[in-house]
Amino acid sequence: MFARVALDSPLPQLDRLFDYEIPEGIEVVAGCRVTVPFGNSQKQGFIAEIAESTDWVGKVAKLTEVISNLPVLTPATYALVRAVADRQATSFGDVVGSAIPMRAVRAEKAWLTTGAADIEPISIDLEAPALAKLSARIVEPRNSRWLHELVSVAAQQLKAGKSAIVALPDFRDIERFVAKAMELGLAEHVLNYSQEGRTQTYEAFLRALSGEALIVVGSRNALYAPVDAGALLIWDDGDQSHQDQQSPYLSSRELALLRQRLSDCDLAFFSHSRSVEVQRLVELGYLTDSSTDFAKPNLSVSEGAFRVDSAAWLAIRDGLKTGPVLVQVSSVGVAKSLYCKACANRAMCKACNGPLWINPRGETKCRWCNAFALGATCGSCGANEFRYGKPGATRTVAEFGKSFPGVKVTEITADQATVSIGDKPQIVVATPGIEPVSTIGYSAVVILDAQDALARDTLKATEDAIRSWANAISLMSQAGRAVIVGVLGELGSALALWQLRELISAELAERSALSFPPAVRVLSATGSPENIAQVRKALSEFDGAQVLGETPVENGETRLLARFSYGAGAAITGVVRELQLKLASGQKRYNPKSGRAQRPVTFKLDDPQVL
DNA sequence: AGCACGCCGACT
DNA sequence: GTCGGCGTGCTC
Repeated sequence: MFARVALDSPLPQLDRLFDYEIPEGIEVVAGCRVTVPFGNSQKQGFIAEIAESTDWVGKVAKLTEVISNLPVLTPATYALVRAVADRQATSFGDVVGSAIPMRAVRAEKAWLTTGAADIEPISIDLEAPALAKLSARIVEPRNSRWLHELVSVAAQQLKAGKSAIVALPDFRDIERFVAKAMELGLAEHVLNYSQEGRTQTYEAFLRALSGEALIVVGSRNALYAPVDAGALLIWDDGDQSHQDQQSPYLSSRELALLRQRLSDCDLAFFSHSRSVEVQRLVELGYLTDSSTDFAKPNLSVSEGAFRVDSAAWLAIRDGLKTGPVLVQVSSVGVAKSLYCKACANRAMCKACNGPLWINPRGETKCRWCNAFALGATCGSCGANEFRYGKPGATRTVAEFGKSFPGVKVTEITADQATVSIGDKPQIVVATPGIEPVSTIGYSAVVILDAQDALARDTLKATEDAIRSWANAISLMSQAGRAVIVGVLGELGSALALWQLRELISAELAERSALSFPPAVRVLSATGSPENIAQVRKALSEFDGAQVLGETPVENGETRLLARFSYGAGAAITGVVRELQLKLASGQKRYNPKSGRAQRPVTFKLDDPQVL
């Protein structure tokens, strides 16, 4: 008998199956982890399939060792990892680590002796929204409503004897989801797939592998969980945290779309707002809009003659009569920027010419290199006195302390993980994404600095701003009142009417007109100018891609950007793969930070950061 | 990744 | 004549 082995190596040259003979008297199953002789060394891999014969005409070596007989690479996982590698133009070995965690020997032995626990089937009846098989749903922005919807939709799968995977953007949301599921009596059926530490990560993986029907909840990687998933549920797919920062650079949304296509399960995107990518799929008819009508939140939008205008001030004052008030600001610290008192130029760092700001501790620092700027002088006129630019959260807190004497004002920072606050009147100042939840819901939500959020120099500025506002407003109690300060014109009136789909649809139309993502896909390639020249040449010979340009990046390297249509995706990954093979035996390249060896050219597909 | 094979310049 | 430079290609 022969084992066809997929090697656990990220090298594109080794991204195929190698045949090995299974020694007499050894019992192995497809999917288990093995060690094999490779060249002059030993490598680890997974048995992708077991065959009676081999096509290989050269000499066939024998498996060195079966590391464990546990079939950790299920056929479904193998197909998914393969599909991800193909889509992102990387190798099986590069992706498999996301799907199968590092083995923890003791955890595995313990699990093999105890086996899976006996869990009673659930009999809990939760009312869940009706969804199409492939759907997109905008959730009413009401305190904890979204959690209730997600848990109840996931629980439907348990009743059908299937599992559900719920992908959430950050750990606070995962904690909240688990708490909600426990509150609804589902504690025994929830598997937190986002564990700290190797042992616990592997234990969660093993439980998923056991075949038990579970609600698997976690971040992006939970979407690889080896369960029989009847539904994949993605919360707020537009959140940055759903985007992988490392190879294979795939977002939860694309990962879920791939898995759905392979396993034909249900797939639903839930959010308070909507990403342009999901809107595109809705407009194509691929996803069904399963949103239902709800009363629009009590919201007013003002142009903002002052940073805290009268509408905002009144909302805070009235809100404090009944409960806590949330104020969302665009940046942390005392001052976002500094300007010279004499010549009004922006104060810059002497070392790297980055902008100076004043951090939450009141220290003047450089935003880019984080150097202290003690005794800074103006680069233009030499004066040494500066005035503050836009206030950050710290100064906002100080100002509210003066305007609302006797009221508790709390600043929430990213490092102090405040998940929840009580129901007592107080002002909570936070930047987007880290707002704590109030047990009763905020009685007012005030969004400041809206124009700054819209003016960010990225393609996603408008979309991100709308998303962060919708998420903040969702923390409000049903009787609460929201104010957004600093939005003009059509955007303002559409927001006030909570016409989020219309806004995002317009945003999508704008991007389509300019041929920007998600209307097209993009490829970026980073490496030495010589290698990038080769990439450019290969892409020009292939007419499915259009090179947009080349920009210098760190270490004398350049980054090339090209766009292509969705239809050309498979052909593009073919071209990239060929290039990688060609460049693999070239000059060595090292990561300047870690000193580790890198591939000669880094290819990224659909990386949102390059735009 | 390693490692062998192989074809060109400077050395006892 | 050989030693060794690292470009190219292979590993079941």
